[in-house]
Amino acid sequence: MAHSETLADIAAYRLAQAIITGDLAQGQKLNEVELAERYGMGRGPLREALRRLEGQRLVSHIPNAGTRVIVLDNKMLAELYAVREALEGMACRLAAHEMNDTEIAQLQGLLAQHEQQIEAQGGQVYAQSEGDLDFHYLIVRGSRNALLINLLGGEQYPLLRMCRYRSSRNAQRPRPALAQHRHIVEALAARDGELAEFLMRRHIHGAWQSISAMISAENQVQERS
Amino acid sequence: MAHSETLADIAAYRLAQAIITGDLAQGQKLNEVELAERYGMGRGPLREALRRLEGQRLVSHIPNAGTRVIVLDNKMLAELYAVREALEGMACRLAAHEMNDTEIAQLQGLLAQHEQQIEAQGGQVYAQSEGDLDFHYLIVRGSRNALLINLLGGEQYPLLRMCRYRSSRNAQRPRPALAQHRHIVEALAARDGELAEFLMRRHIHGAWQSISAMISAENQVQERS
DNA sequence: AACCCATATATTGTTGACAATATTGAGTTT
DNA sequence: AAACTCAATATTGTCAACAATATATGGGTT
Repeated sequence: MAHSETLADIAAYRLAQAIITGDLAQGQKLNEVELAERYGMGRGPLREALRRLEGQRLVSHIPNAGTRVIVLDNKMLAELYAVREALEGMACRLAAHEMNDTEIAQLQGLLAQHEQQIEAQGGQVYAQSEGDLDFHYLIVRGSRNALLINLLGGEQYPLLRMCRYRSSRNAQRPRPALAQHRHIVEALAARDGELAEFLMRRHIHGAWQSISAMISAENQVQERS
Repeated sequence: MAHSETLADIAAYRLAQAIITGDLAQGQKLNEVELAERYGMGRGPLREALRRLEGQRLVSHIPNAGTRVIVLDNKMLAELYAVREALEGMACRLAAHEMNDTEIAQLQGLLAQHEQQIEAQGGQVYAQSEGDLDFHYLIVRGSRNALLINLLGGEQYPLLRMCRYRSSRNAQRPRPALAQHRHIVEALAARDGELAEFLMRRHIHGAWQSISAMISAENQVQERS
């Protein structure tokens, strides 16, 4: 390995994973001694890990009162998707000029792979969750803008993964999403940055609308019960 | 006070201030024991503060090798301004719909104040540094998007302030900037989100071009010497 | 029973010492 | 002189105990 992992790194990774998968529930209070014992380390490294997650907006901390897992309410999700739309749109525009042919071919390969999976499962849920993120992240990296890559890769995607892992909100039908992905890649291959940005923004906006509708439906069901 | 400040909070604030003002030079190695002694605390809180600054991209950390102040090179500044253009443009569009009349009046008051300062100093440098940031931040807050506010207010502005505090790169002539600010506020008052976004993006883009030209000039001077 | 206050408990904030790793420098070899 | 080795030093990573603060408990009052 390049450089050895510190205990705080390990704790941050495991905590993030636990939060994303829902192993640690939203709003749950995080007890330092309990977590430190569970991970087999002292409280020092654990606290540093918590501070890092705080920067990634996965937890919120109040002095002397403790750290809690963030709660992803409607408003926050809306804000997340709105920012994503702006940033990923920008990334897509840059990527159209910056990506090389090899990377675009890689994207096309990923798409073909997705198509196979969808057909194999008869257009069902499929590994969209992670595969889709790969697609988006590949484009983000293609922008060659380190700040953008850091913002979208390091901070916002954990929140997205957290959102997808829970509830059925992620159940976008994959076929239209795949078609949109295809169009985006076509625009990238044609080096048409403006079109690529437009398509990516519309793709994300559509995803949000789909999710938003599902949330409304869930709420109505809850109100009835 | 709402809740008492922890030592890590104090250290984070003082460190950020020292980095922004250049008291801690770019690329400088940050010695934990030395800093802890200077701030009159143990290494624990200081390390937590460093982890927070890491999330704000003010320092970079390599395990077992230490923490260093970030170096703001051309590439990084270009990326910062590109992201700012997208995010602040978006914030401006949202603010056009979300800000109330009181807030817009506040913006107009700020502008009048800036104009007075400029005239008093005969169109010289003026307190653009901080006053300008107030202007931008007021609009960002007007977007009502907490994620946007957090991204632009909590993380990127320290970097901007850091950039402005040093070198003469911030010596934009204030009069054209003020005129652009005026146009932006007019668009906000007219509730024209698209125009407001366009004007803000052009304003930031222009600022970057101005800075970029100045950097080139500095480099040429350096090459000659 | 509801409310308030004091005490007890639990949790976070902080410290100083110890362990592990990286850096430095002197001495040696080629 | 340049490069390598290995000890000496400095710095970071980690821990366990202590202090400060918040939370929970229980008894007493209205």
